[in-house]
Amino acid sequence: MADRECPLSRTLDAVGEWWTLLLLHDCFDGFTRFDQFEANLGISSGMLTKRLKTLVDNGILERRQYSERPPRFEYVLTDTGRSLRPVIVALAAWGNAQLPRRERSMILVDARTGREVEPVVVDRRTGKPLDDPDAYVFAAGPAASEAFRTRYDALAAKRKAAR
Amino acid sequence: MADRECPLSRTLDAVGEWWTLLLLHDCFDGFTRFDQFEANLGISSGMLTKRLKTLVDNGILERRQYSERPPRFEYVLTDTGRSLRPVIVALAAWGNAQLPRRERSMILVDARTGREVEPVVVDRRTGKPLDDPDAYVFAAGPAASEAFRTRYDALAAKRKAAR
DNA sequence: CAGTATCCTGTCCGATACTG
DNA sequence: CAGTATCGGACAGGATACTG
Repeated sequence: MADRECPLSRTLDAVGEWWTLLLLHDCFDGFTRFDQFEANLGISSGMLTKRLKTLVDNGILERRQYSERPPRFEYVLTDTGRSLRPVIVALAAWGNAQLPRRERSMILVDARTGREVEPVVVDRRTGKPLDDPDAYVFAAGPAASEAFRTRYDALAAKRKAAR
Repeated sequence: MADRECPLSRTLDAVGEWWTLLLLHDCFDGFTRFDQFEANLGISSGMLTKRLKTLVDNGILERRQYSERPPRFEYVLTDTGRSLRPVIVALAAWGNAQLPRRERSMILVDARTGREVEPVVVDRRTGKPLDDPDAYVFAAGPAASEAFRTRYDALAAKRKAAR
């Protein structure tokens, strides 16, 4: 839907549907089987089938047979799937911190110490948090369309003028 | 929908609909007005109205009158809205890195140097990346329900047994 | 310019029932 | 256990037309 160019759109197409992140959260906790997802989430079986399928199609989960007779399947995270975990963690942390009802029902902890962790997004090279909108800005990438490039050229010029 | 307890569910209720993140991305780039959003995104006016309303209702945008006659309004990010930016950036970066079509059309850069930035989610205290699923785990928070607590107690016991 | 109102199609999603 | 099939209601979302 809409423009497939923006990386956000593509991300949303892959994991943006309502149940998908909840489902992945279950995967991150180590669950792999249809009935586990069904019980944990309270999702209907039809929807679950559909969501699992798009996740598999997008290379985020892998469907694997773990028993011959009877035939049994499980869904395991791929590397791509695992790489999504920190992002989902950041999303949940934002919900915990910013959305009303401050009591937190789920948190992230250090597995060894049990100490609570506060996720923050930083620049890998400098380690600096990305929360300053003036310090870090979006820009047209190598494969940007003309429209995208025009937009970001204009914004850059505007910022320059503001200084 | 589903269980409102999980912070992920609440996050999704606030910003999980299809257009919402795209719309916020426009806000982060400095756009504030109805017609700008409409033109940039290609969203229908009815849907735009609806999305803006839920964003305002959730305290992420603020509707502000900037002209008396004729009456004109603009939508500006609240602090809560701005705090969502790093997370969206991380989401877009994941899409850039992991989803097919590797050519990137939009990237994040350092505004001063123009150098590309690689967003990564870390623990604020230690600065360590959260990408090791064994080092950082979810746990029941102070306000967790019995079901939640049972789940995470069981998982913790399992991890202990595995060692 | 900044929406509102209406209509239409497609999809989300739960409920229920069925299968090997 | 791991789904498939079908139903039906609610909502997403575009298109179009209208308003001050």
